[in-house]
Amino acid sequence: MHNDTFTSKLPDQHPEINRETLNEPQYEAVTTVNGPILVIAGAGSGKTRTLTYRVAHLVSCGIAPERILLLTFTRKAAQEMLWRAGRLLNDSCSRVVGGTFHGIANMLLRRYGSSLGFGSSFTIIDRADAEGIINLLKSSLGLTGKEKQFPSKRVLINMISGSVNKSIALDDLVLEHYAHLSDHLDDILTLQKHYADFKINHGLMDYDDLLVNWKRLLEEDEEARREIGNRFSHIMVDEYQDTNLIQAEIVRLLAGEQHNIMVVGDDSQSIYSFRGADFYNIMRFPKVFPETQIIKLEENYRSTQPILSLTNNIIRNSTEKYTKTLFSRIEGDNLPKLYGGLDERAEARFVAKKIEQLHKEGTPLENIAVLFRSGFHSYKLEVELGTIGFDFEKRGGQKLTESAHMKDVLSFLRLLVNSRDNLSWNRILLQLDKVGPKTAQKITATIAAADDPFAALAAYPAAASWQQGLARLNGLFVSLQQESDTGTLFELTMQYYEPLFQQIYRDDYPKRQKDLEQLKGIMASYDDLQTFIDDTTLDPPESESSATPLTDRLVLSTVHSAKGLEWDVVFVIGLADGRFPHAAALVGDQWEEERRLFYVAATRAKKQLFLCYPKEMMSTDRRFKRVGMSPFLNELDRGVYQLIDSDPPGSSGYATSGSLSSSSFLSGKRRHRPKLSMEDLTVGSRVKHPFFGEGVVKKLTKPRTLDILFTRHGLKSLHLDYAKLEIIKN
DNA sequence: AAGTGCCAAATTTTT
DNA sequence: TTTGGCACTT
Repeated sequence: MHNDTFTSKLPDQHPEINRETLNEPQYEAVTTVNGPILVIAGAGSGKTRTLTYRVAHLVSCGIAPERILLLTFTRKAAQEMLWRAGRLLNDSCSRVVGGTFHGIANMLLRRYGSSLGFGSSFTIIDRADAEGIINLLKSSLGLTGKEKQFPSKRVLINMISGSVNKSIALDDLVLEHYAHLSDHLDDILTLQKHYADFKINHGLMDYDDLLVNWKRLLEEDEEARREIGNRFSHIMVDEYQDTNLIQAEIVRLLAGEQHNIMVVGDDSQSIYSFRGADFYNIMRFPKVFPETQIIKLEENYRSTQPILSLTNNIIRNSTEKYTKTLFSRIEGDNLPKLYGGLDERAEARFVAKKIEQLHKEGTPLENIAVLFRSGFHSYKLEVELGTIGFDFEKRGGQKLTESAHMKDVLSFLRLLVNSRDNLSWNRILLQLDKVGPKTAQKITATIAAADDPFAALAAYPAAASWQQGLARLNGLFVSLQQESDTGTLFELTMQYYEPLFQQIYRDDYPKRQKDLEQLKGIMASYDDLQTFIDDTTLDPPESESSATPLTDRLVLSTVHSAKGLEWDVVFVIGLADGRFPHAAALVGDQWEEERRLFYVAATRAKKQLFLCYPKEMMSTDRRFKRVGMSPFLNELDRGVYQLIDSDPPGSSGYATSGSLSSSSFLSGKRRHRPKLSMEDLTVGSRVKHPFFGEGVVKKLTKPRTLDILFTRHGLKSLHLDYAKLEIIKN
C-alpha cells in the first residue's frame, strides 16, 4: 500500500503510545494508514483504545484533524475518545469530528438538507413523541376497540421502525415476525402511511428519518456528497456490530473511493437487533471493501481469568460460530459467586449488604455496579440501598426529558424553532382549562393551515370559558418572540407555566420542580436554542440525582446502558427464568441475543462478579410465584462459579446449597416440604436433588448427613437440614 | 365537551 | 405501580 508518506514513528514523548503498551495487532492497525481495516475483538480487549491510537497517529502524520470523522455509539464515548486522543497529541485532536450517527446526521442535514426538500426547521422527536403520534392517529382513525385486539402503540412503533431499520417492507416484516397480528395488516399499513404523513406535515423527524435522510443525501445529492467527502477523509466506527443496514450503507457511501475506513466490533456483543442492528454487517464488511485488513484481538485486558472462564462459558453455548475464546494474563483467584435469594427482597438485601461490606473493606462505591435486564428490576434494591443510606446513580429507564413536565416546558421552546410542530401545539393547548382533546385538535388544525401560526392563535375565536387562558398564552408567545437569550426564554416560559404546573401536578410538583431547576442550568449553558432542543432529544440529560457531584457513587444500570463500561465489582441481579432472558424472547435469534446480553453484563467485571436471582417473585396480581434460575445459569459448568450460602442455617425455606430447577417447584404442592429424617432413608434409596438431579444414597455418615452418588454430578456429601431432597424410591 | 372516578390490564432493551 | 378504557356527572 501507499505507506511511504506516513511511516513516521509514533511520538515517543507520549507515554501511552509506545510499542510496549500496544500489542502487535493494535500497533499494525495504528500504522496502516490507507485502506479499510476491520478489527474484530472480544470484550475488554481495548477496541476503543485502538481507535484512539489511530486517531492520534493520523494526526501525528499530518492529516487535518477536522477531516477525521469518528462515529461512536454514544456521544459520551466520542467525547471521551477525543479527549484521550487529544492528550496523546497535546490537544491537536480536539478538532476531530466525533459523535453518534444520529448526531452527525442532524448536523449534516441542517447544513445540506434543503436539497432534499425539507428546510432546516425540523424538530427531532423521540420515542415517546412517536408513540404519542401513533396514539393520536389510532383514535382518529378509529382503530381502537375491545373486539379488535389491536397492537399497542409500543408494538406498532417497533414494527414501523423495525421495517425501516431492516430495510424491508412492513407487510413482510409483519408476516415474518408478527404473524399473530397479520389480521390487522391493512390497519397497520394505513397507520404507517398516516404516521409518515404526519411527520412530514408537521416538520417532525424521528430517529429513523435522520438516518434515512442522511443516506438519501449521500445518494441523491451529488454536490453534497462531494462536499461531505472532502470534509471527511478518514472514517472510523466504534461498536460496528450495533449498526443497522442503513448505517452500514452510510458508512459505505462515506468511505467514498479512498476507503480510508476503520471499524471495530465484537459479534458476541451484539445486543441491539431490536433496533435493527445486524452483526452480519461485520461479516459483510470484507466483501464490501475487498482489500480489508482484518485484525483479531483475543487477549483481554480487563478481567481476571476466573471471570473470563465464566464468560467464555456463556457464549460457548451460543449458536453463532464466530465467537472467540478470550484469555487474560490478569491473575485472580476470586471465582464468580452465585446467589439465590428466597425472594426479590432477600436478593436485594444480599446485594446491599455485600456492597456495604465491600465498601467497608475499602472498595470505593464508584467501582461497583449493579446490572439488570429491565429498568424496574432494581426497585427493591433501590429501597434497600435507601435504608442503608447509599447514594446511587441509576442509568437506563426513563430519561429526564421523557417525563411529562419536561415535555411541557420543552414544547414552548420547540415551537419557537419550529412553529409547525403540532405535537407541541396540542400539548400546550391541552394545558388550558376547559380545553380538551376535541377543542385542541380544532385549534391545531386552524393553526396548521395558517402562514403565521402565532398570529392564527391570537386570532382564534375563543369560547368565553377559556378566553382568558388563551390570551395569557398569546401574551407569552409575544414576549418570547422578542427574546433570544436562552436564560430569559426559560424564565419567561416558567412565569407562564408555573401556575399551570402546580395545578396539573399538584400531588408531586415539588419533586418535579427539581428537574426543572436542572433544565434551567443546562439551558443556560447554550447560546443557541436550536442546538439546545436538538441536544435534549438526541442526548437527553440524566435525571436529577446525577446532577450532584460524581463522588463515590454506586451505579445501577440496565445492561444495555452499561455497554462499553467496566467496574471492579459487578452484580448482575434478577437472573431468574422469565426475567432474564426476557419472557417474550422466544427460542432462536431473540434467545441468542438475550444470551449475548448476559455475556455483556458479565464481561463488565474486572475483579469480582456476583450473579444473583430470586427464587420467588410477585406476579402482577400480588401472588407469589416460584421461579427457577435463568436457563443461562443452568447451562454453566459447575466449576466456573461458587455458590454462596449467606442465609442463616435454620431459617427454613432458604436453600443453602444448589438451587431450584424450574420444574421441581412449579407444581407448588411441595411448598411445605416435610423435613426428612434419617429413618426415611437407607443405603440404596433413590433421591432427587433440585440441582444435582437423581442419585442413590451410598452411605449414612454423621447424624443427618449422607453421601449420595448422583448420576450426573458424582459423589456428594449432603446434610439433611439444608439439602432439598425428594425421595423417589426407598 | 370536559372532568372524575373506578376497574382491568400490562409491564424490554435505546440512539 | 402505572396506564388506558369506560361510564357517569358537571
